[in-house]
Amino acid sequence: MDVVSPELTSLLPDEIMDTEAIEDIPQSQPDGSAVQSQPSDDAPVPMETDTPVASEHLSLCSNATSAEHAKALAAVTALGIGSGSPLPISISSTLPSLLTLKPAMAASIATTKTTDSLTGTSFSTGGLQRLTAPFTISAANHQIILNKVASSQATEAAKSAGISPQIIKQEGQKLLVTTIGKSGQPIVLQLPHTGGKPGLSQTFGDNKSQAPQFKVVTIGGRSELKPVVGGAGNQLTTLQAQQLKTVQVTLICFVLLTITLSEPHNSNMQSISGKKIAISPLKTPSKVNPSVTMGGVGGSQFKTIIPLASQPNVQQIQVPGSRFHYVRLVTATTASSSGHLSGPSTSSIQTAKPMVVSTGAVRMSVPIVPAQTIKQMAPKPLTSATVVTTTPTQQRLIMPATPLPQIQPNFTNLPPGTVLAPAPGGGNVGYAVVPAQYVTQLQQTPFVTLASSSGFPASAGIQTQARLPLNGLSTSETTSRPRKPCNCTKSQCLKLYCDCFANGEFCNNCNCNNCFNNLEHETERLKAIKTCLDRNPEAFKPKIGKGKEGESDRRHSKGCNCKRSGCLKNYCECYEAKIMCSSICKCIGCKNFEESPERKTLMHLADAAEVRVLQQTAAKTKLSSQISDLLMRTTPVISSGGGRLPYTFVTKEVLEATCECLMEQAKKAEQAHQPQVEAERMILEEFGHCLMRIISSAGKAKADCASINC
DNA sequence: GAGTTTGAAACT
DNA sequence: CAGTTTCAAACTC
Repeated sequence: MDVVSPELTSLLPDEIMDTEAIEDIPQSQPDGSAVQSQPSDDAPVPMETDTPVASEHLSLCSNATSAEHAKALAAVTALGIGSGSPLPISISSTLPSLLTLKPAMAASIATTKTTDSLTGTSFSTGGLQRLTAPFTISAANHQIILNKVASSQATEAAKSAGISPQIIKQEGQKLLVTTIGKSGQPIVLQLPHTGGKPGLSQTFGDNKSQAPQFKVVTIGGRSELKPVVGGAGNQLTTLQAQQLKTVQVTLICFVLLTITLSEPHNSNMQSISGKKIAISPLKTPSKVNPSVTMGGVGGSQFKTIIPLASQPNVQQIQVPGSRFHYVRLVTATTASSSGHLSGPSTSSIQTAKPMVVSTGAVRMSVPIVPAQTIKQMAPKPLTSATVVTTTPTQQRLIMPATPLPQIQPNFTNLPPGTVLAPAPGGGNVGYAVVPAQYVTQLQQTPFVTLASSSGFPASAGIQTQARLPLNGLSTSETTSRPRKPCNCTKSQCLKLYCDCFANGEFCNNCNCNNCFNNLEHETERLKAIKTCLDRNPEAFKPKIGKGKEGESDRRHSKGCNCKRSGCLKNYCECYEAKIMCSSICKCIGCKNFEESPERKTLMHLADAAEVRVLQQTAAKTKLSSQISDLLMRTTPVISSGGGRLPYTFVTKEVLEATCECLMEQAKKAEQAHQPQVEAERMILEEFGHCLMRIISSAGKAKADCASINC
């Protein structure tokens, strides 16, 4: 099965699995329109209110009879997943040959929509609601044509429903998708042939036949496909369920393609790699699929999911309150969802232009980039934007329903930033515990190219980015500051001595010897992790966390045990973390407490030094800048006049900068309590330096000028 | 850069 | 749980 087992779900860290905060996400926009397909060039960058494309409430209405609808609805209801929420978007299939779904299938699709909220997707499962048909899907010549052709009727219907018209209509054997794109150029997506019998209904009805296969956009979400068994009389075989999976994926693909390809401009997104869809950090509608929901740990916080464009099985998740990046393994599950996009869509996809679709509360940016381009893209630091990139060609899983073989640690205590990746050749039951940072590493290594050649072309994982406070540190601190390389020699980097290992990272650019903290030694690494967890279940949890209730300050979870350092050196973990020792510390001779004069002095000196450095740097930078600017302005004079004296360069700006340097020097002397004589000496010395710089610059300018004239 | 110091982790 | 050893980072020269 490719669903996340409840057991594993419950074992996942709360930070990941927590979906409480996202429950009250509005199902539609206040005005009732769920899909705002009208492009908005000057719309704000998707951060606050955006939700992923899939958050569009989707209902796929087949041409089934009312009775069948009722059955389907009953089936959905029986699954207990129907929320009864409105379905702002509906795909009313006027194309029986393609989308005539049996009730159970319809129900399954609806179910799938619900669970496809992995990426914050909010496909409603409120049952199959009969809506107008903003989407009209038609089978046609194994192609989907995405263009701007509008169906007036559908358009009107959509408008009346507050939904922008997006129509997939029948036209021979093509799927004509009327989009909101501006290009006006039809985008044809080639659908696989079905043995000369276009349409899916036949396929659906035939368990032995292969479901049509498409390139599938899954929004990085796991597709929790629950076979509808016993629900309202709907019985599905496993094979049927598999086919339904294909169907649902296919249909999602249609919708997403329609949406994501329809806006070839407006690239507000921070581009990381591959295709991206902005996902709102704020809200996602339900907790049916917490793994990708962008809800957060409380209030405005949200998770960041960064599936690799080149590593389609990995999603990187930033969890507020944690300085670690969680990475969730998602596995391609639907073999039948392979296929190929072809035709004009190919060129469209290679335009590398971000596509943004505003869909009510949803704003998506999907830069369509060729796979090769994706591979070449270097990872970029996280920014404030929330970016979600979808992998259009595969479904994703969080974890397999089957337990980990042999080693099955408590997932809650796995090293922070751990991904359970399928082991090579291991299908869905073998795993590699991969540090989140390895996602980045993978992107920088030839590994990444494997993904695009692994049968999942042009992946575009879902990526979200957000500036989050992580464990008291700003995101910029946590993301921009590279971990120091370790120097382990004897531990094989498989002990907590190794900072890399202790932080759940692979060694990268380290100076270690005999390192086993890498993917090549995954077995040993797993074993080591298990050993550590056996010894201390909290081994991989952050040591610095909040104190007792009511205490706002961070504190060490265990406390230090210093004896000789006075807790005022970096030997002390408390001091190193820039926190004071607490009552749980067992240190001797501690000087790292609030009123400690030693600590105050130390802090004061450190602050003063930092300020001095900053000021001096600023002053010198300014001086250099002024001189350079002056040189630029005086060069013509020099070149024409045959040379100028250095004092010519002493303009007002240079004078001011020089004075700042001198003042800084004076402050420095004062803070060091230097005698007046010494202070004067320091100032004069600095003045001399300034003069030398001016003279040097003047001379250099003259020389440069002379060389230019030559 | 080599050697020393230090305290956390690992071990007994 | 306490004492000891191992280890790698922090620090000093």
